[in-house]
Amino acid sequence: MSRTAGAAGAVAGQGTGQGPEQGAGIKDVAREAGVSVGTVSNVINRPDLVSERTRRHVREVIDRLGYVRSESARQLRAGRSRLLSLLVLDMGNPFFVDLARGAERTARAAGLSVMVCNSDQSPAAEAEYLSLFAEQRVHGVLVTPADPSGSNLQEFRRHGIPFVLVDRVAGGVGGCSVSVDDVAGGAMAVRHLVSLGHRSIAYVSGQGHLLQVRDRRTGALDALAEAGLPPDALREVDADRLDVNSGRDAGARLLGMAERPTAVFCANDLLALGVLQAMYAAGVRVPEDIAIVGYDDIEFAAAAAVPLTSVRQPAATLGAMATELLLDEAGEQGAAHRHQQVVLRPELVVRGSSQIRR
Amino acid sequence: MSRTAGAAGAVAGQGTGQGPEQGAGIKDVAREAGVSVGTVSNVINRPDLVSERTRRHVREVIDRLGYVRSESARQLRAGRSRLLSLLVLDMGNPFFVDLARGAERTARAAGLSVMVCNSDQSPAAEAEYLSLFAEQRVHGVLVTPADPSGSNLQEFRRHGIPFVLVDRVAGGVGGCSVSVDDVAGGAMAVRHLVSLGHRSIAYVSGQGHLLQVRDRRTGALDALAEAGLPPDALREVDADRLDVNSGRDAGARLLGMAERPTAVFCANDLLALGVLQAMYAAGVRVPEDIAIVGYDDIEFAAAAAVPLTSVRQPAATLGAMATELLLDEAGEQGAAHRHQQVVLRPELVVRGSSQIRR
DNA sequence: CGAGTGTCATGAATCGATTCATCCTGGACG
DNA sequence: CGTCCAGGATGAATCGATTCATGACACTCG
Repeated sequence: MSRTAGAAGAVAGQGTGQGPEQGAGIKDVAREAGVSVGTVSNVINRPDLVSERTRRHVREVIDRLGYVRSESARQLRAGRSRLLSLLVLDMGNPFFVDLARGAERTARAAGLSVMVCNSDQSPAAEAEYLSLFAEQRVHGVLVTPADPSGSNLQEFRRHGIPFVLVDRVAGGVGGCSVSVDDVAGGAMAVRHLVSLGHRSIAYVSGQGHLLQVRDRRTGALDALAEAGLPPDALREVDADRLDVNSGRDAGARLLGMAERPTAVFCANDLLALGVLQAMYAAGVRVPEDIAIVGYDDIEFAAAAAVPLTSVRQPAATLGAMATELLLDEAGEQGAAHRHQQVVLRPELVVRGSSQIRR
Repeated sequence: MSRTAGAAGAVAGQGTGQGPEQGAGIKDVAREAGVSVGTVSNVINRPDLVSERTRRHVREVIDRLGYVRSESARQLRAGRSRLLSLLVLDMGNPFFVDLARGAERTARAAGLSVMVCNSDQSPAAEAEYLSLFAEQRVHGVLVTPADPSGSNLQEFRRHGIPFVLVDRVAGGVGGCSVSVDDVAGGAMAVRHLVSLGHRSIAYVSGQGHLLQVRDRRTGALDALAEAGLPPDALREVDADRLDVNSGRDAGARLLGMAERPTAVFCANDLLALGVLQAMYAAGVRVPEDIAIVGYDDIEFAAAAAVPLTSVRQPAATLGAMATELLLDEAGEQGAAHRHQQVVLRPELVVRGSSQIRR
């Protein structure tokens, strides 16, 4: 793009030509140190088998040559990589970012790295990623399934790579899972709204094929039934995706409804934030004119125009526990591993969007 | 180690004896199909070199055995992996999530996968990740440096793996970079505030070692100078980290200041959202009592209590362009590659947090 | 009929580290 | 002095796919 770039390129060319800069192998180290490759390998992996003298000498040579062992070669021998994969539904959702953080911390403590991927709620993308993981001979997979049928995972099972379902109970698929009780969460939200006197509540959701979305609705209906209200007290509003923009659209639609509900329960906080914006833009007061409850309790929920009442999920814990289960299954004593379905409880966090400040 | 281990071993032995469930190799395919391994490889990688008949037959066997080629073996031969690494400062910041999305799209179009990692603004973590990438013989690295000295990258250069700086101009380090003009962005923000009549402006920032933070301040000072205001019209408020919580703390401190500034410019939107919350909690009106301008224009900026005026950065474009440069440098004709420093321009988005609605 | 041409398939060498059976050496001990 | 042993070092085999020089075969043309 500029002349300066040219000069830089020339410099780079010289660099590669001159020295054997790129990639000293274990053989180079062995030769340079006057020992066998086996010894070099031992220095790195089982230092106690090598004499103090040799160890120090080889280490010195390694540093001097800038030797870095090749993971691919190790992997090839070991049969599997030192990577964990985490496949989430939406990286734009802070809930999954927190989840990833929890997983990463735990994995790194065990000497593994994490590769985070995004299925964007598409079963096709999910399938593609899963086969990528199989090619990589990944150590294990944490996955929030996008495919309700579970056939992607069924297929994946053939490869013998352990996986743990996250934010979803392992039902037909079998195996380990760590999830949060979405039915209970949905019930909490709606029970709260009912206790505030609301009798007509909208459920804003989308991506109906996601179990989380369906379970939260189920919980909502349970809560209504509990209160002796008919199921049609819950009015469905569909959003395209589970993000802020779709929430805004849904909010607009909500405003146009005849006999507008007095409260809104959203399948996640992104939707809720969108709905909130729509209300704000239309001059509808929250919570006086309409109450809003979200789901996930992402960090931004508390920072919203009106702080958002939300159902908190222990995202980081979810990621960490799932990783632990995965490591157990993938470990030496993997044979002794028993599959577990861990279900955590969510927690309702009441803020200004549902309750009038006094 | 224990009796059970022995038993487990036996089971495993049976397993391998019975069904080739786990991991059919290319050799198995070759044997089963009655061809050589070379032919199988050709079927996969250069189908045009194989006759229609054989091709079809081998494909059928591959499907039947559920053969998946081993990436590690390919990598070993190829010398480098098909993974791009992206090392960002903070995955909790939606700006970087957008950036990652842009990078991923471009990379996948080129048949590469992206591994996103989080240095959390720690030079030590950065160094650790970089050496991980070297071990992985990664195809290339996109990095938002956490280390101001650039010595981590200087060290990394030895490995001969191409890298591109993102959101940062390649200065001393050399090489490609794609960044946004932070000085210009800072100037835009403050120019805007000055034009609204503000004469005392706080700059809320933290992590002073980050160039982005410093550049934005420089721009702010430029704008003040432009307007004939003294540098001390900019009042520094330090936050620990660049997140919402730190912003809330900084906001509290701001409230305690003698001769409180009439406007706040924050180094990023997370801080701004935190400051906004602090004001809201203290009953200080925005923008009437104090104006706020953020930076990044993340999605949540528009959803805030008072929609946030912010300096928008083309995050996804940043990621995509950086990936393109990286692919060019890592490509066949890498020798012909000229290093480039691309600098994009940010854009001021004015919303309610700075300007009184009329 | 022999030479030439083009299409397919082959299989050994290779990438770089790990592992394990083997070998060496110096010292202890009977 | 011979034997045994333990601590160290060795180097060949191995993991699984790619690549390329070589070979087999069919077919055409002079």
